[in-house]
Amino acid sequence: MKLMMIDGNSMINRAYFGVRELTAPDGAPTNAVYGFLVTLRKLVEEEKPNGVCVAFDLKAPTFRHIRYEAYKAHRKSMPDDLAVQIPVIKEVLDIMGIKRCELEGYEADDLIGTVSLKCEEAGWDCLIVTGDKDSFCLISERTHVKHIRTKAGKTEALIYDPEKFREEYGFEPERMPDLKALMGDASDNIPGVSGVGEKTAADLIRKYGTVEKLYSRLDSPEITENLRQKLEKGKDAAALSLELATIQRNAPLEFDPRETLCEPFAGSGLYDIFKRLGFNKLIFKWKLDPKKEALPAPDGAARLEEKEAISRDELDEIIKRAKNAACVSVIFSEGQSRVSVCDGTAVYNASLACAGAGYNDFLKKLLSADIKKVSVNVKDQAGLLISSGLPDEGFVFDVGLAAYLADSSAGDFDAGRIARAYLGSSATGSAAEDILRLHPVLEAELKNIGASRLYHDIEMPLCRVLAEMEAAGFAADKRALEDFGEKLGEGILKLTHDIWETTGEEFNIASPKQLGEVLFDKLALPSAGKTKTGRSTSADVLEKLIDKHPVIRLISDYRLLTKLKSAYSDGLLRAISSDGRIHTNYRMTVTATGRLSSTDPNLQNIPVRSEIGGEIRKMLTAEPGCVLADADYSQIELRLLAHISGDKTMIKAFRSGEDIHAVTASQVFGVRPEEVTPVMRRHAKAVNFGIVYGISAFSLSRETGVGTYEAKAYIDAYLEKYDGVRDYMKKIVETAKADGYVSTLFGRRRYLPELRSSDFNRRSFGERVALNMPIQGTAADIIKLAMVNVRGRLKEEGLRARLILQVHDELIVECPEEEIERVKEILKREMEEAVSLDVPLTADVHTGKSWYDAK
DNA sequence: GTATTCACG
DNA sequence: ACGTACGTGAATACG
Repeated sequence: MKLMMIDGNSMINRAYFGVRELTAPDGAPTNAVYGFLVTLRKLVEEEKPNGVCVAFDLKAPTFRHIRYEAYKAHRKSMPDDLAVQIPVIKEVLDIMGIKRCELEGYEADDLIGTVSLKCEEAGWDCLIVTGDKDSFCLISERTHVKHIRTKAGKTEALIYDPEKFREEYGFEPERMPDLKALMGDASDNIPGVSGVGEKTAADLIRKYGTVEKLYSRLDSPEITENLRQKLEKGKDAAALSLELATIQRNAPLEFDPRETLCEPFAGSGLYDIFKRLGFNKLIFKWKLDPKKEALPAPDGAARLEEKEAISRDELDEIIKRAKNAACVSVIFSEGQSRVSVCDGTAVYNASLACAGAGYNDFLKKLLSADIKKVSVNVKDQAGLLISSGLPDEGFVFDVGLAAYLADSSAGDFDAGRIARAYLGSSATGSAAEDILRLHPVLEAELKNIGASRLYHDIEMPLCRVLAEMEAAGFAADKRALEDFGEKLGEGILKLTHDIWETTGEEFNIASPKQLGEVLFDKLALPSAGKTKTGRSTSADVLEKLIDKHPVIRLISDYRLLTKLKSAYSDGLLRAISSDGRIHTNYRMTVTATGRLSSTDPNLQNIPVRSEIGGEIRKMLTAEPGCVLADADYSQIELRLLAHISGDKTMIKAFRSGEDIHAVTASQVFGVRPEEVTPVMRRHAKAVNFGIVYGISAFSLSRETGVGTYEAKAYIDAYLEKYDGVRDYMKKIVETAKADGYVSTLFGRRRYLPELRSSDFNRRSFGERVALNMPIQGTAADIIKLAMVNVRGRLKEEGLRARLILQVHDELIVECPEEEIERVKEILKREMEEAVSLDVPLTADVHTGKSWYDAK
């Protein structure tokens, strides 16, 4: 068992300076609260302790009074707002159930010393987290110290165990107070021996062991006369300093490590206090839910009666009513331990707490296919139900998903906002009731915009497919990720020193501001591009400077390696669950085009373009006995451009199965296909991509490196040859301006108010989007349909194969080795035949033991 | 909190 | 004459 003991005051101090000014909605400062909480969570995730405890200093000292006087003096300079914030931190800790230690007359260090000793006696390990070195003397086999510090403007953490300590100091951790007794510590008002610094002091402790032994051997010939005089003069100060530097480990503290066990980040009151403090990002990141208490109905809106069902008869009555109703709304809260059901005559609440044993049985009946249910966020509900072994049948409508189809740019899609948007003043504020009433309204809206089929045949069935994919996860090779991260760490360290040496300055390379100063001021390299706040140091700027100074390449490498380590090696390791797999979270209502997005972790941006980055894919694997099948659509967006625009030349090229970029090159450059050079093909490829994004000569010239004049010539030649595309580009923008929106082939809609803007840039943006969204969005529709069909086929045929990942035009299935041939056929067929277009769709399937191998 | 940078399709 | 490709998420810096 492991306790994480946090030196509260030192960490709060760090947080105070580490976070930018932050204020709660009521104006109170919150930067330290925020920074401390973020750090605390990070620490818990990194160290995975069984228990957590935070030590605080309290006033009224007696024992180590001299040191305390200094401490108070130090505290006088403490900003007032920190005094306001510390009680808030304590309040949050209490809500989270995290143990606090504080005791009149004792400093945090004494409490940490006491607690760590009690831990050791109880057979626990103790990890002390602190920003100062005071507690280093507590280091032992069982007690380690995680020291957080700032180096060259960068925060880093280092764990000290006895071996690490000896390596750095050359003596035992218990001798730390002896060291301080000699060298002193200005910040703690420990005088030390005047004239003896860290080097001399450490040297003496290494040679003589303790202050006492040193003074008993002052006549040793190894001590110079000068030093001997200093030591004699400072003898009293040394004795006093030793006492001051010694941490007490017997504070009268009631403490049992078992009291520190807790689930720190899910406390039900956290939502409320975070809302009060304005920590909306934290609410989102920590996935905190409000207590589902009914809000008062807005004036004038009559609300249905709410009934709490407790007895079995009452629960059965709800089931009976639900079966009779055409549709009921079902809203879970507190996981699934509470549920509200509305049939249009009343809102029935049931909970595990009140209904007891009958509750589970009730849920099983409620979740069967013969009760048609309307809800919100069906994908996540299905996921929860699957994980607790309950059925997830009969969900026919998700109001959030419907509102998203109706207008994907509306923002968030929680029940409250949708009710206000679609029910207006007749919204009651009761989620169960409002959702039931939203159903027909949104159903009509979907029908009205022609998205009913998209909704019922693709989006709704996809909820369960995604829930299963999230639950399945992707197996990860933990060891390999750790080793890779370590290797990257070594590379980063070396590059850091090389960069510092080359530039003659120790600075934080990760800071664009500091880097800019070094590159553009110190080394006087030409700046090539601005950002809102200063000079850009982005990859393409560095690219231009590559021949100007040897440090540029080092910086690019540094960027690559730090990115790989922090975002992928460390990031993915953190995301590995107890089952050894990584479970991403798909979000269905985020993008403006209809694509999915992936978070916590994002598995849709795993490196592939750089050689070293691609290594990460070797660590995402199939479980033993299984293989991966990876299928990706070839050129789906260009094929859709051909189909949607109806361009004859492009359709012909795709039908004949030719290399589209080569064909484009031949068209644009007016040469015979066999005369197309690799450079021409590369440029043609850039044009093809550019067209889909709504091209401009300037951007194309940047992408290809040719002049804007030449880039314009490429585009003109392209539109000349592919005149169907040119007509389409013109038409789609006109239609979009007239209608105010664009749609995909399946009826997904995106409104484009930008098109009416008087701002040229905004309007231009709208025009590019008008062109791009139908293409990107239709591709999204198609792969979603393919996913539903693939999943259906795999189930129908009784295969154990399961979809585990989608990356926009790519699907990954994990399956037992013996199923692989069948799975390949299914994937290829269901993807290629999801829709029938004027051009064929092709999907390439590869297999392998890892994602890298299956590409 | 915003800005910058960079990973993917 | 504008200012510069579409769609994402995550890590880090910032004082």
